Amino acid sequence: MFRFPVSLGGSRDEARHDQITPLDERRVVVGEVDFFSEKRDRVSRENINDDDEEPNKVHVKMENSRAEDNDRSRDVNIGLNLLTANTGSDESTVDDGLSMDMEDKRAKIENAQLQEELKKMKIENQRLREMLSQATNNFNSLQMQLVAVMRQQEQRISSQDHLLATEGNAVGRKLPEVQAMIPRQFMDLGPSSGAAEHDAEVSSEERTMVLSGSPPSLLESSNPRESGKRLLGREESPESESNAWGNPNKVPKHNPPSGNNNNSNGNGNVIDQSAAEATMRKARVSVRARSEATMITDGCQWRKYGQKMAKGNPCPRAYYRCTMAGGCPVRKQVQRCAEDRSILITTYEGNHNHPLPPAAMAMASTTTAAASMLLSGSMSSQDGLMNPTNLLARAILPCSSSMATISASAPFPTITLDLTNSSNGNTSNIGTNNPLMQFAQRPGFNPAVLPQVVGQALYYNQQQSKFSGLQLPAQPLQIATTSSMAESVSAASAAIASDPNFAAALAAAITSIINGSSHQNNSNNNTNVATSNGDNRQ
DNA sequence: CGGATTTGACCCGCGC
DNA sequence: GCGCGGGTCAAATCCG
Repeated sequence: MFRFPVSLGGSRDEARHDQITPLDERRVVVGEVDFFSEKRDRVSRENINDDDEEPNKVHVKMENSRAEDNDRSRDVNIGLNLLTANTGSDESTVDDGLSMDMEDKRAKIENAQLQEELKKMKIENQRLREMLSQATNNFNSLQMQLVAVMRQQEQRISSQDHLLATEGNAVGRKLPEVQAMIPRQFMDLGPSSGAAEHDAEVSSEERTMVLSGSPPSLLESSNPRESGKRLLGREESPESESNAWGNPNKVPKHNPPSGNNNNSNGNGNVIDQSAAEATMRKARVSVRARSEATMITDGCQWRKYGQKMAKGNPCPRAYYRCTMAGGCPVRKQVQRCAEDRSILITTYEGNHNHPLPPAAMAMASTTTAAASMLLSGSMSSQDGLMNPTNLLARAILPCSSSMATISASAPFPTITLDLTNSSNGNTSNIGTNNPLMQFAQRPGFNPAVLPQVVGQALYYNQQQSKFSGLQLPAQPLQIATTSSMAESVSAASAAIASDPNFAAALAAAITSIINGSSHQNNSNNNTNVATSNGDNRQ
């Protein structure tokens, strides 16, 4: 799945500026690690319309640019004052003999007119914001539909490739079976109801890509099977079921793990689509970071809804739910590592169904990108890495091969971002060879910033892999090695976002993706991926 | 007083 | 069928 945080972020920022940013700022909790403090600072500096943190700039800028913003009232008022003062002073210097009453009247009339205009503008602004909100919602919905279509397309392609590779041309009659089997693997990844059957067909090892030398996450190492059995039932609130993200969670109920039902019914596409969304919902991103704080600040609002003692870990696991929008399906678990209490493990699950503040976009992009990557990683090992979205997995390898652990093993595909730079023996040379770790070891580096960097990287690479046919101002991820990865990735994202033809190019890319040009992967491999396919597979 | 947190109870899937 | 463990619910409690 790909999202368009850059372009979206720009439009969203204007609309929700005065709504979300204050919330976001207000929710900074003492003791939390602010993962995106630097990001926020940078964004505020880069975004010329982001004026909350620099009020002095606001007035100058807003007088020059008639941007539609909620700060308009403040700026317009200032402009009024200036205009009124100027008008009076100018005329007083020219016509000292004019009566002050006339000047006052004129000024008042102008003032009244401007205030009237201001009111109209406010109303218009409100209307535009509502329209933007609606458009955003529509976009999210369409996005999910697009993802589902892409999933179907990829499954079809890969299943055909699989057939050709394994069965040869002479056994074409088995095509329906093979085609049916692979999507089922895919579907079973998320729903626990099919996990047992799924394991019978494809072993967990076959479906696991360990792309890292770092130790598996706690979630994986302690209880991979139990990291999340429940996918259904009460887990989803009625609100979430009503939104675009809720339905996937019902898939297993419509998709019982009973033999070939999935293959034989005529609604295979519908199920595939739902399964894709379900798996997307269940794909997890686990972030390991050293922190004494109880929770990381990732730009979102979270409400704790539970706490449990997990087996094998003396530290309780806390469950949080995103409260930035009603019915948002995103949840996260926070737990300290049993081996090292200083390591905080935060596991994100699901995708937001609402606009996000800039500070939250990075992590959301990470989860989204990881979800997409893990979806393709959930394919059989034979075609998994040939899958378009797995280019992402391989693309991040040069930077994160020692930090990112990608596991598509049952029940949930999980990507673990290890930001602890732990001295477990495997990371002895990370600092010299790994750009991310180089970044992490820079003086003054806040380890909590890294998730956003990885998120951007994931996101950026995903776009590159997906949009290989585009003539975007794309730069290889390796540019990050030169100075600051965060800056480079942000610059690349900004470059993409600033492209006025981005929307058109995006539409063309989506069209090409939907048309299923699988061969484009090959042409893209050499540009984005520095490591060979097999080197990082274990 | 409203929202957030705590915490015991409960549900569900899975393994035996 | 039963027990275990993860995950969620919801009443009680806390807090600003």
